[in-house]
Amino acid sequence: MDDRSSLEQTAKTVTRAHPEHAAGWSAGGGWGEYMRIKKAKLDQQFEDGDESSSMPRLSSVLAGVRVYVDGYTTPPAAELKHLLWAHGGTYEHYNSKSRVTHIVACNLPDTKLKQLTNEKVMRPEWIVDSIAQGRLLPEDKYRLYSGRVATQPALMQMLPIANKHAPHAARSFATTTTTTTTTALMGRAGQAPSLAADAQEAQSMNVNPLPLDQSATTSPPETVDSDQDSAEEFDNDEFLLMDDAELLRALDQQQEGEGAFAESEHSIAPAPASSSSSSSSKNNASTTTAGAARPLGDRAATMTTLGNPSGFMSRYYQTSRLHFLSTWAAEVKTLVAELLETSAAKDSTGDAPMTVEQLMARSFRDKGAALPPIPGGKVLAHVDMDCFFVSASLLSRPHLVEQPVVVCHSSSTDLASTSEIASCNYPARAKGVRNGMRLGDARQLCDNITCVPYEFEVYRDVMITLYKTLVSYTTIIQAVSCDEAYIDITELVQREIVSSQSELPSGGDAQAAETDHSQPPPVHSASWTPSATQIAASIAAVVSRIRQEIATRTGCPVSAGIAHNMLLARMATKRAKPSGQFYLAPHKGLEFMLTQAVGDLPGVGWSLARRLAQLDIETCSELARISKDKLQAEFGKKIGETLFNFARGVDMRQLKTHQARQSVSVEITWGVRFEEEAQVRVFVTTLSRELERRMAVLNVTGKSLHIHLMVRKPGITKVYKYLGHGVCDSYNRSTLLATPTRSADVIFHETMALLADLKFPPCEYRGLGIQLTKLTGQDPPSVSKPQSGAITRFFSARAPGAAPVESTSPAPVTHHQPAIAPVQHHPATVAPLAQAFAKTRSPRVSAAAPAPCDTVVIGDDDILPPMSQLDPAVLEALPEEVRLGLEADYRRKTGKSEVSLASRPRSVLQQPKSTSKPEQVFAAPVLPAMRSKRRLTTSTVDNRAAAAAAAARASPPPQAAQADHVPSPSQWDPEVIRLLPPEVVKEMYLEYNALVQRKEEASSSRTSSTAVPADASLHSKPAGRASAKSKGKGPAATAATKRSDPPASLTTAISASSPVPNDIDPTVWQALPESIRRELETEMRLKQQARKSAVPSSSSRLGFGLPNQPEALNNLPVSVQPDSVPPFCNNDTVTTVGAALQLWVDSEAVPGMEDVQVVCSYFERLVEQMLLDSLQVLVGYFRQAVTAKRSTDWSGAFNGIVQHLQTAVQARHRARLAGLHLLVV
DNA sequence: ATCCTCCCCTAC
DNA sequence: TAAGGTAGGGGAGGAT
Ligand SMILES: Nc1ccn([C@H]2C[C@H](O)[C@@H](COP(=O)(O)OP(=O)(O)OP(=O)(O)O)O2)c(=O)n1
Ligand SMILES: [Mg+2]
Ligand SMILES: [Mg+2]
Repeated sequence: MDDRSSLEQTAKTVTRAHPEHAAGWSAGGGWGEYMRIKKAKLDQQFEDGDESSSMPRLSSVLAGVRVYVDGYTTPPAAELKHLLWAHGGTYEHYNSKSRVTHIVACNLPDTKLKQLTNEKVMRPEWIVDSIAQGRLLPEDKYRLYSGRVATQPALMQMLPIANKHAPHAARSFATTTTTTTTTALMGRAGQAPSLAADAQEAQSMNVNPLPLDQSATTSPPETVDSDQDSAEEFDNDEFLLMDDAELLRALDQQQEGEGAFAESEHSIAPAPASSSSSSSSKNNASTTTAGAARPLGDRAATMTTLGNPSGFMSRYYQTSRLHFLSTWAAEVKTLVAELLETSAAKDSTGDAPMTVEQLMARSFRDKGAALPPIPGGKVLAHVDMDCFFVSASLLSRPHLVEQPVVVCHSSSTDLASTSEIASCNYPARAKGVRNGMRLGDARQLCDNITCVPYEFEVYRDVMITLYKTLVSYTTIIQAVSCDEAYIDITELVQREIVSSQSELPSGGDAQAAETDHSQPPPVHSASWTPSATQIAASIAAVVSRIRQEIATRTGCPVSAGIAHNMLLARMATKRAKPSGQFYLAPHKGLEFMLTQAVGDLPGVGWSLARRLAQLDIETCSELARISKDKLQAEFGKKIGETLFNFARGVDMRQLKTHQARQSVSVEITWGVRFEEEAQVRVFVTTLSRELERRMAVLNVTGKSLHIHLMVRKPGITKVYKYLGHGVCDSYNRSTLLATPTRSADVIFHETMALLADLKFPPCEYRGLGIQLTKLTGQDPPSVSKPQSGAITRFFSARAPGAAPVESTSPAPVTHHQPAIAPVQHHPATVAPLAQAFAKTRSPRVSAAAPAPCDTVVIGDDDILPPMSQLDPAVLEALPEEVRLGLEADYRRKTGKSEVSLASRPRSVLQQPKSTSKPEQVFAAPVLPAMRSKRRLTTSTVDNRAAAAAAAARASPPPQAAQADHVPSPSQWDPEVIRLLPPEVVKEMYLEYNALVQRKEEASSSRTSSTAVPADASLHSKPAGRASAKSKGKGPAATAATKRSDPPASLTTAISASSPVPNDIDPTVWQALPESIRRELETEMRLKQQARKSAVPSSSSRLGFGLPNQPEALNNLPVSVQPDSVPPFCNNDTVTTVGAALQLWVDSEAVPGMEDVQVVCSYFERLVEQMLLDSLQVLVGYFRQAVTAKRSTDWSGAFNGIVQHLQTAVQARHRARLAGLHLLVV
C-alpha cells in the first residue's frame, strides 16, 4: 500500500546531528579516562554480592593473587570473581597498579595491551587451571599473547555442585567456561554455515569473465547507489557454464583444496556485461536483465549475490543477527528438550508408568514434607535479559552503561542510515529509541547514541550461562529465545515457603515445629495454606536468587515477570524491566491487563494492532468490551478467542518444554540481486546445500518442499534499506516429493523447477527461501544419541556443523559434505562443558517431592513436575486412597467448586486476513498485474519497513492498578490424563462427580452467607467457603481467571450434572480408550439420571440457589468449549442459563431474596470478567420473562438488579452498558 | 466436519 | 552504506 511506501521514506531531516563518535568501535578509546571512575552499574551491582555469606572458601590456591579483569572474558569477570573468592584470591574492581598483581583478559586491543607492558596479563585459564590442579601454576604458560593458547582445562567436574533446592545452602559457582579457546570468532559463535567454502571458491576463481547480457527491464532500475557506472565483474563465471551436476561437483572440489578465506575483497577486474547464459535453455529469452540489476555500483554489487553468488550466503550468515537469533533459539530449545529426556530417563528407572497412587506415595515418602498449596495455581516466571545484545556488548565497555547505546552494524551518524538497531539500552529507550529501528531514525531521537558492534560469540556465551543457570533450578523450562525463557518455579516457591516457615521459630527447626502447632507440621503439611504475603515474599526470594545468579554469572542484568499464567508473567516482565522483577498476584491480573495497550499483547503485531485500531480498539480495556462473538467474526475463531481471553488476563497455555520440529528452512532476502538465471543457480545451490547440511545435523528428511520468492514490485525503485528487498510481491510454491529427502541435489532441482514456474526474470528477484516440511526421521525425543546431542553440541567449543576456525580468518572453513553424503555426526566426544552441565544440572524438580497431588506429566516425557495448576476441585476428585488425607485440606481452601477440564491450548495470536482473499497464482504471467493486486494489501508491502516505522512510535508506559478480582487457572491437563492409567482416570472422574455432589449438598447452607456486596465490584465469591478471611484465599482458591465465576449454586449444579462429554476436555476424552469412554459415559449418565429422579427439580432442593432449579441448569455443560472459555460465555451456555432464568421467573410467584442475590452476584461476575455481551443477553432474557410476568414484585426485583449492575459497570469500567434499562413498573 | 494447501503474521 | 532469518500459529477456502 501507499502508506507503506511513505513509511519507507520516513527519513526526516532533523538537523541536529551532533555526531557522537562511536567509542565502541575503537574498542578501547578513552580507556584511560574511566580508569578511576567507578565501574558502572553492573559491577556495582555485583560487587557487593555477598560471597562472604553465601560462598564457602574452598582453598587458598590463589592466595596473594590480586586480579583485575579487563574486558570480556570467559568465564566472565563475575565468575572469576567468585572463583577468586573461593580460592583465596582477591578480585580488584579497579586497575590499581599498587594493588593489582595480575590482569586477566582474553582479548585486549593492541592499544590497550601497549599500556600494560609492565603488568602481568594473564589468560583466565590460569585461574581456572590453577584451581583445578590445586596449586598456583606457572605464569609463563598462561600469559596473554604469549603465543600458546591453552586448551580447555578439565576442571568443571571438580567444582562443587550447586544445590538450588536448599534455599539457604551455601553454594559455589561452577565455572561457566564455555569455550575451549580464546580464538573464538564468528565461525563458532553460531551455526556458521559450513558452506564457507563456497565463498572461497568464488573468491579464488578468477577465470574467464563471461560477458553478461544486458538488456532492458520492465521497470525503472533501482537507484540505490550513486554510481551507476560500470558493469559488474563476475568471478564465478565458470560456474555459469556448467550444468547442474558439474556445478555441484565443481563446488565440492573447490572447497577441498580451499585455503583460508582471503579477506582481500575481489581482486577481480571489472568486465563488461553482456550476453546471456548458455546453460539454461529454457528462458534465455526472458532473462534479460541488466537494467534493473546493473545500477548497483561496483561497490554495492560486491555486497550482493551478484558480487559473489556462491560465497554470498556464508558471509551473510556470519553477519545476520536474525540468523543467529533463529539458530540459537532452535539450539536452546533442543537443549531443553534433551535435558528433559535425559532426566526423565534417569528418573523413571525403566518402570512402567506410575499410577497416581504411586506418585502420591512417592511424593510423601520423599523428604516427608508435603509442600503447601498455592492458591493462584502454578507459579510461572518469564525471565528475559535486559537489552541483551547491548548488555553483552558492554561487558567489555562498562563505562558506557549509562550512555545511550545501540548494537548496530553501522556507526554512521548519517540520519538516513538504514542500519537496523538490534538492541538499544535503557538510556536510549528513554529517548524513544527502540529495537529494530533504523539507526538514522534513532539518531533523530537521540543525538548522542553510541554504536557498539555485534559480538555474537559473547552473546552465545551469555546465552549458555543463562540456560545453564536456569536449568540448574528447574527442568520445567520453555525456551523462547537466546535471552528469554519461561520457567515453572512452583515447587521452588513452595520449598521456599516451607523453609521460611521453619525458620521463623528461632531455634532448632525440628523442635520448634514440634511445639508450635501453627507452623506446618513437617509431615502432614499441606493442611495449611500460606498467606498471600507469604507467597509473594517467597516468590520474591526465589526469583531474586535466580536473577542474582544469572546476573552474577553473565555480568548482564536480567528481569523477570512472575504470575500464574504465561501471559501475565510475560506482561509482568515489561513492568519489571530494567533489572527488576514483578509479581502479578492473582487478584491483580485483570486490572493490570485492562491498562495495557492491545499492541503490547503477545501475538498482536503491527497488522493486528492496526486492524484493531480501525475498530477503535487500542487498549485491553476497550478490547475487553467487545464480545467474543464479535472478535471471532472479525478475526477468526482462535484469534478472536485469544484476544478475548488475553484482554482480561486469561491464558490457558501450558508451558511447553518440548515441541517437535515441523520444518527446516533457509532464506535470504537481503542483497539478492541477479542478472541472469545462471547466477540464480549458483545461489540456489548454496542454499540447497545449506539446507541439506542443517537437515543432516537434525537427522531429518522432508517430503514437502516450499519455496518463497520475493520479487521486486513493478514500479518500485527505492528500497527501504540498503540492498534490502524493498517493496515486493511474494510468491510461494510447493511440491510434494515422492519420498522424503534432504538431498541438496533434489532440493536444487525442485527449487529451480518451482522458480521456473513463476517465470520472473532473475533480475527481479529480491529474496529466496526454501523450506522442507512434513519431516520424518526426527530424533524421537526418546533414546538415540545421548551423547552427540544438543547438550554436547551446546557446550562444545565448536558446533558439529560449524567449521574449524582458522584463528584469524573471518570466514570459517568447512569440511563440506558432498551433496549426497550427510554431514557426519560428531563423535561422542563429550565436551567438558557438557559434562559440567550434566553435573551442574540440578535434581529434577519432580524427583524432589512435589506438592501433594502436584504430580503431573508434561508433554510426552516421563517428567513429573508439580501440578499446581490443577484445580483443587479436581484434586479432590482423586481416589480416596490417593489423597492421603489431603482432601480436607484442599476442601478447606476451596471456595471453588467449578472445574474446568480445559484443553491445552492454543498459542499466540496470529493475524488472519479478512480482506482480499488470496487466489491461487499458478499460471502466472510474466509480470502479473492481477496477481499483485490481490497481494497488494499484504505481501506487496514492505512489512518490515512498516513495522520499523511503527517501532519508532513510542508508547506510554503502563501503570499499575488495583483490583480484587482473582483469576486462578483451573485446568486439568489432558497430557496428564493421557498418561495416567485409564482406570485411574475413570476413577478420578467418578470421584470428582461424587465429590461435587457432596459439596453441592453441603454448601447449600453456607452460600446464603454470600451477600451481594454493595459496591458490586470484585471479590464477591459466593461459592463455597465464604468464610475465608476477608481476602486472600477465598477468592484465590475459587474459579479461575479464565472462567467467569457464577454463583455456587449454578456452578455446582452444572458441574455435578454435566454429561461426560461436555464435562471432559475433548482431548482428554479422546485420549481415553474407547472402552473406558463408553463405560464412563454410561456411568455418568446413570448417575445423572439417578440424581435427577431422586431429586426432582423442585425448588426446595437447592435452597441456596434458585429455588426452582430449572431442569435446564442441571444439564448445563460446565463449558462446552474445551478451552478457557468461562462457563456461560458461549452461546450455548448463555442460552441455557437464560432458559433457567426464565424458568425461575415463570415458576415463582414472587422472587426469593436469596435467589435474587445469587442471580445478582452472578451478573456481577460477568461484569467483573468483562463478559458484558453475555450479560446483555441474559438480562434480555430476564427482562423478557419478567415483563411477561406482569408482577410488580418481579419488576422491582429486576430493576433492583439492573440498577445495581449499571452501577457496577460504571464503577468498574467507566462505561454504561447498553440494554440495561429499567422496566416500567 | 475435517483435512490440506497456500498464504500471512508474529516473535526473538 | 549493510548484512530484512526462521519456526510456528492460524485463517480462508477448496477437496474429501
Ligand atoms: N528486532 C529485534 C529484536 C531483538 N533482537 C535481538 C537483540 C536483542 O537484544 C535480543 C533479545 O530481544 P528482546 O526482545 O529480549 O530485547 P532486548 O533484550 O534487547 O531488550 P529487553 O528485553 O530489555 O526489552 O534479540 C534483534 O536483533 N532485533
Ligand atoms: Mg531481552
Ligand atoms: Mg527476549
